[in-house]
Parts: sequence; structure tokens; C-alpha cells
Amino acid sequence: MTPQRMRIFEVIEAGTPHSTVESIHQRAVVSMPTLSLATVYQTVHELQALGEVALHDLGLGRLVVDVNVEHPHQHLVCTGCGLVVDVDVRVDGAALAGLGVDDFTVERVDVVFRGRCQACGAPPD
Amino acid sequence: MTPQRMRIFEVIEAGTPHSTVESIHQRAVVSMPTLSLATVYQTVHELQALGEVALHDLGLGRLVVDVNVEHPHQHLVCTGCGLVVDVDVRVDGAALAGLGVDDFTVERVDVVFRGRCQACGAPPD
DNA sequence: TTGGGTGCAAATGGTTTGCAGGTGT
DNA sequence: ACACCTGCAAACCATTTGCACCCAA
Repeated sequence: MTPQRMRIFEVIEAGTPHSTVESIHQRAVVSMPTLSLATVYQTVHELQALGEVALHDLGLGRLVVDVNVEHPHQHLVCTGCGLVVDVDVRVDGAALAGLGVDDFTVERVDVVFRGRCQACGAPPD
Repeated sequence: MTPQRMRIFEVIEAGTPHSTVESIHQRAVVSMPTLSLATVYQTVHELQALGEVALHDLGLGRLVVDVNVEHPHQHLVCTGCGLVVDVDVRVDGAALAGLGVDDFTVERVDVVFRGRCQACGAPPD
């Protein structure tokens, strides 16, 4: 556990439950001016291997670091501001039975509910 | 409708129901050696705007071009080879009612079933 | 001293944009 | 001739990798 990793972990814990690598870096450089983005990437991958965080690709074009690893859940994503909210919906692969895909072993089901948060309101156009 | 676009459209239709931009390009350069990847990207976006194809980010790190636009569906993705299969499962946002996210307007639900196809078998380790 | 691990500079790869060239009016 | 459209070279940006450095043994 190096000073860099400690600082990155503190920043992740102190922030919102879903951070981007960039936002983690921005908050960490304040007290560690030489910290590079690559180190943050490397560290979040190590934290993932240790089971401390989960990394999700929610179609936002950037990695989402999720501190909620205790609890299986899915995600709600605002198409306006990128806000991510955990939702406590359990889904299973059993829904696929009898659809002609029996040769496939389902290991995980990722559900993303996309829409607009209250602050963003209805989309333009 | 230019020669390039016509060729790209033909190639998409003739291939598998899910192509990557790169595979479209590879098949199209055979008969159009000067065709660039950027033109393929531009063209698939135009085809999307025309409602001829759908573009999906399925967490594979590359765009998936889907010719199945008639029919609402979800996707099965092999973590081994990247195979994509359409599955006829309908999901709705109603499952969210009473979860404390009432301030959110759900517009779309994207479900990705991840697992292993028969050819890939169980993952290593 | 040396072996393993750390963290950053530079490279990578998919995707988008800016502009030169062509086309129809 | 002019305005618009087409398609490619070069730029872009999130992410990964290669390597010089540091520390414990």
C-alpha cells in the first residue's frame, strides 16, 4: 500500500458512489500534484482485483468506478448528465430458457435503464 | 447514394446480422481499395439516422452494427469470441416502480446477457 | 546488490472532425 | 461559377503498456 494508492482509495470512498477515473484523478491531484491518470487507472484495476470496487462500462464512453460491491444491483443512467444510480433489481438468465439459445452459458446479466433524471427533464427536440 | 455507400450497405446486408465497423471495412476494401475506415463510420451513422441499422455499445470496446431494426430485442454476448446473438426478450421499466427512483423517466432498457458460446466453452482458470 | 514492485511517459486503438476535391445546378 | 455534398487524412481521447526508478531483503 503506497501513498498514491492510499490517497486514491480515500478519494474514491469520500466521493459519490460512482466516480469516473478522471474525477478521481482531479480530486487526488490537489494533494498529490504529480499523480498521473495512468496510476489512477492502474490502481482502480488493482482495487477491482481485490474486490474493493467494481468497474462498469455503462455506454458512457468512460469507465465507472462503483464502490457498491456488497450488493448485486443494476444501473440507471441519465442520458442528459451521465448520473448513475444503483437499482435493486435482480435479473436472472432463466428468462432465456426456450429461446433457442440453449448452447449458451449465461454468466452475468447487465441491465442499464436509460432515461432522464429530474434535473435534466425531457430531452431537447 | 454514392458508390461507396452502396458497397458498404451491400456488405452489411450480405454479412452476419452483427458486424463491426472493421469487419465491414475489410470486406468492402476488396472491391474498393481506397475506402477508408472513417468513411465506413460516417456511413453507418447515416444508415442509423435513416433507420436502416442500429448501433450498439455492448461493452466490447467497439461498435456493433445491427441490421435487426424491425424488432425490439436484447443481446447475448460471448465473453470468449465476441459473438453477438439477438434474443427476443422484452423488458420494461415498470420493474422500477417503488424503488425510490420515481424522479427518473426511463426511456430505454438495455440488457446484455454475457456468457460463453458452445464453441468457446468454459472460461480458462 | 538484487529482485520485485511502483508509477509515469509514451504508445495504442477505436472513433470523430476538418478540409480538399468533386458534383449538380 | 457557386453552394452543397462526399470521403479521407489527421486529430482526438480514453485507456494500456514499457521502462526507469525505488525499496526491502
